[in-house]
Amino acid sequence: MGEKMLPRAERRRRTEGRILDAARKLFAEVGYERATIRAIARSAEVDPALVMQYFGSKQELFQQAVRVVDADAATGGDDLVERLLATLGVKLGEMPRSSLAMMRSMLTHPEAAASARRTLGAQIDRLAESIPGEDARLRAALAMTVMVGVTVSHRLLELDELREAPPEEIARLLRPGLRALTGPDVS
Amino acid sequence: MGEKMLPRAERRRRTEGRILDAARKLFAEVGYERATIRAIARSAEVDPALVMQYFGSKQELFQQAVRVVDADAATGGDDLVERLLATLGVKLGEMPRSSLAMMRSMLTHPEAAASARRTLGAQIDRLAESIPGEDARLRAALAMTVMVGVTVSHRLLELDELREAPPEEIARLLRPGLRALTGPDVS
DNA sequence: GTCTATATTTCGATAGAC
DNA sequence: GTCTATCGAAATATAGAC
Repeated sequence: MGEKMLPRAERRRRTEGRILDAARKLFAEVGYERATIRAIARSAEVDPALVMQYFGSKQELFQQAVRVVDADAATGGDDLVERLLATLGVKLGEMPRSSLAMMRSMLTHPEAAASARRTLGAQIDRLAESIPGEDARLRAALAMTVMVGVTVSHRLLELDELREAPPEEIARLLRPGLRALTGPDVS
Repeated sequence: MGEKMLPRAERRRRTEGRILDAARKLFAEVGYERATIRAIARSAEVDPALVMQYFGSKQELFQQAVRVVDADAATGGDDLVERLLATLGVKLGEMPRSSLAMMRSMLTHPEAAASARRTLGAQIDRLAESIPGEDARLRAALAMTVMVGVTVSHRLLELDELREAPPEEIARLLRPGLRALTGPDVS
């Protein structure tokens, strides 16, 4: 075996990676139901049966593809609101495709809905710790709700008004409302 | 023909109504793809073939079911923000099922996405007229975006934190942010 | 290990009996 | 006019050849 020959484990790892990338791409674009295993396999340039061989079922493939969603958002440093604005990619023009894949299907696929509730719940928990007052959890939930709305409208519905606007402008306009939500008092 | 016998046209109208109600219910609950014609017919207590006979295709049935979405929101009177809060049913515990049916599928069904963009665009237009400044349309879009986020999280994702909170409390916490968005100036 | 072929299911849609 | 029966397409999933 020459050194150009990859170990079978390594080759398998790479093929799995290609399949997962293609899956994230298609799940994010058209959602769980319309993203067929055949199309994913075609995009990854592998045989459809291989996808089943590796992941067992479409459900399993989806779960593997949308994993790693919790790893983000932990980038501390700035204050609450700035972290929020940065987290969901309002400042950056980017978002992890695994998150988009999950969000695309969260209204119509039970598994994705459960994942969304779990992820949002965790972020609400963390956010609520930094908010004083009795209604900290509700305030945190509403702040996350705002981010959900922006992400859905911008990245999933692709509303023209949001696509054309500079991200800093969007952040600037959202900032006061988020400060009112996460701040200590309200009119 | 006794008076207890309904005219055939009237009987047909009622059957169509039952089918449309069942369609709205199922489309709102599980989305376009998973709401099968068979299940809709079962819920309406009619034969599946009858649904096809009346509406021609699943697409047509969906379009008929989610129509009438634009009729709302025109309830003038209060000021901007109060109308917004009332419109998407944050105050009321209710929302038209046709709206929920459209929103449930808007991320995964192209037709529903187009309908959502159209409806949101119209509301953004109307809202922008009452907002001064260069960035009126962006501000209007972001205000609608907030409402989308609340509706999605509350009625579709059914986040516990929002379900448990009194609607007036939610409205109270959202009000400052919406005022900042629709008001004339911002920090 | 990889792919061909197919089994199995489930849907939307149609044709024809009553 | 309403329903029974079925078609045809497309999907997931499996079995077996190579």
